[in-house]
Amino acid sequence: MSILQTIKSRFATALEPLTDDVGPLLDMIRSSQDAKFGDFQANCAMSLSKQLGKPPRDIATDIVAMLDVSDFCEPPEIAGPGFINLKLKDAWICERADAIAGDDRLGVEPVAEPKHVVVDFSSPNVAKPMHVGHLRSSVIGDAICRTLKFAGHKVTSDNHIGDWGTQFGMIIYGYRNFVNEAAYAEDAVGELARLYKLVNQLSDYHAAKTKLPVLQQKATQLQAELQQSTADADPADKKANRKLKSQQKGVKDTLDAIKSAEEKIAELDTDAERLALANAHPDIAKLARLETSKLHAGDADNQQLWSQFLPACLTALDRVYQQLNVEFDLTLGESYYNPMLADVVSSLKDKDLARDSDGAVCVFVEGHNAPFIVQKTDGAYTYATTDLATIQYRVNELKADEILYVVDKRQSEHFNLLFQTCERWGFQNLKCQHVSFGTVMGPDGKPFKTRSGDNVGLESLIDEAISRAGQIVAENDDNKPGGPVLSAAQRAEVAEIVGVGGIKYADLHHSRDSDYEFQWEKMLATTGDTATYMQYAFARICGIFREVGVERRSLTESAGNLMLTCPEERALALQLIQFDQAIEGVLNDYRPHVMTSWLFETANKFSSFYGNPNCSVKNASSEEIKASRLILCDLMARALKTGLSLLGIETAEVM
RNA sequence: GCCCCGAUAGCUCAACUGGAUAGAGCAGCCGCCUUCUAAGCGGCAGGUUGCAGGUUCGAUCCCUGCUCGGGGUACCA
Repeated sequence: MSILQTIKSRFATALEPLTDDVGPLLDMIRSSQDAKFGDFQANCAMSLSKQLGKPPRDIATDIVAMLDVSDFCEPPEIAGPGFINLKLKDAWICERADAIAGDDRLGVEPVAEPKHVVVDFSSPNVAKPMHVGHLRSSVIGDAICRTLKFAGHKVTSDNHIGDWGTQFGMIIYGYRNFVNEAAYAEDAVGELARLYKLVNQLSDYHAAKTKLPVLQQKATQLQAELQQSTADADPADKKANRKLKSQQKGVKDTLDAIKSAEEKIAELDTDAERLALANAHPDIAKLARLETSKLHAGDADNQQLWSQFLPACLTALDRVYQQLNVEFDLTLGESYYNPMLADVVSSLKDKDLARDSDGAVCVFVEGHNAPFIVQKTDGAYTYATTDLATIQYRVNELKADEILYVVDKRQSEHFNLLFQTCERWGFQNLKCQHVSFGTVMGPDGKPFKTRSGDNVGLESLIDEAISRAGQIVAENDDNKPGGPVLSAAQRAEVAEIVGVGGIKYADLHHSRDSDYEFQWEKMLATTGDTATYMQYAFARICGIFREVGVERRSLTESAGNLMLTCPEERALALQLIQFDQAIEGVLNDYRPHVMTSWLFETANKFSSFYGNPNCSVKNASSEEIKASRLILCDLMARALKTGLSLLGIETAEVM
């Protein structure tokens, strides 16, 4: 039983005479925010006050009188309005720490009722280069999978790739008309990416050409209206003010659209060769769409091209996943579900969930204005249909108990509709959750867009991170007191571990809901609250063992004599025996940043320990204390390594 | 128009879902390498939590109104 559970069970006994429902009160027991208040605090007395009609401090006194924790706590203290503060006995902390000292799971018991969880994450569109926006889903999803597995659940990670969308029509069109055979033979994916970009650019050019006059006219009109409203404006009239604001925004949006269209036109007008291409393919957008429809309808030539392109695209994705050390149990893309879509629609119709509306087949969900469209007017299916088919497959074939979707929060309405439709469709026992995350913003404060050209590519980000880490590794190694200790191969290995770990950590340590601003320096930082800090702490512990001449592994058998001789040791041990709370915190609402915080705090406490000469391991005042500190260090190393590994971040023994 | 979400230190973000004096990291300033890796440690400074009310023992968190910003809103995925 974990420490918190132990404390809660004692409180349950003490609280029972006072109230019928102890559950919510037990949730008010937590570790203290500030060490000076002790180790744990219970805030239940205050909330009972009203219910019992007594002053909270009196209630706290009553609770303490009933509370029996003397076997592992100092006498409880009542403070402030009625907080009950607990301080663990040192001997008890040692006992707990000794108990997990030889344990690779650090005291975390596997869950009593394992579930089968399918985690749907990453899900890039193939044949388009991945950019930093794709990082979040991959990294968060991977961390969740690892943590669920560690906790004892059965996990299936599934990369629901976009391998059936409109981009294939564009590539097919590009391949037929613009392919450079030599380049394709040399680097198929690079050439396909070029073709995608080219077709996109030419389509955008024509679209911009047609849109521009319309936009200009609209802008003139809106500006005139705005001028009129400004002239009429009554500053006291709130409604008018609001209208004015919205008009101003309308003008600004239109002007932005004009600017963007002009840029797209200018891009080609300065490039005679491209311009000629554009003029030779005036209907390129329509024709590319047609290729997609033909593909979906089973056209043999297009299907042949599709199956020729796909493996190359998957290889390109694999390269990135390999660098990121992210693995999938399944990669079932949208195309896999294509044969099931017609049945999904007819099943929805049979159950009276879906009906025709304006020529499309829709499911209407209460509370939502927009319908869930499962088949378009032209007969094509949508991603809504695919998602339903996917759920059906995951429940019927994979026997999933729960599905997690690690997807951008902007799609929350889609998932709302999906989950509600799904429940009415007959999957009442399935638990679905949209594990949403915020948008990665550009330096301009606007989201990275999937279609615009100049996003920071994921591969170049990773390469840059490794190369910068390499410089830092070399610099630090060169400056070591006794001279460099790393071989060239070791330096390269450490650079990769530090570089990739840094990128992942930079993403994971944000609360997943919030948007965050992408900054090169932050992604590549190696000081402060970064993966490097933890990795460095780990390497320093390994250094202690090297220095003292003891194998870490040899300690796992001889554990059992931990002593707390200074405050730093106590703080460290107390932190380490609460690893299970970090795991629980992550899985409670799938928030990996709970783990990053725990790791940072832990490493922080270690660094204080390490930096204090009174806590020296090598020069400990007795052999017993030295042995005790070695046990603590080993526990620390194991905690850091395990915690980081659950985030998909590696460690190095020397750096 | 309707529906969501956000606003916290100069910057980037936390705050265990209503708890004690709102915390970190960067950036800035001051100390610490003949002693286990200075990618570090110790310290200083930095705040009317967007604004105005309300709810209660207690509010960054819940309610109302306002200001600013973002997202979504019938056939893109």
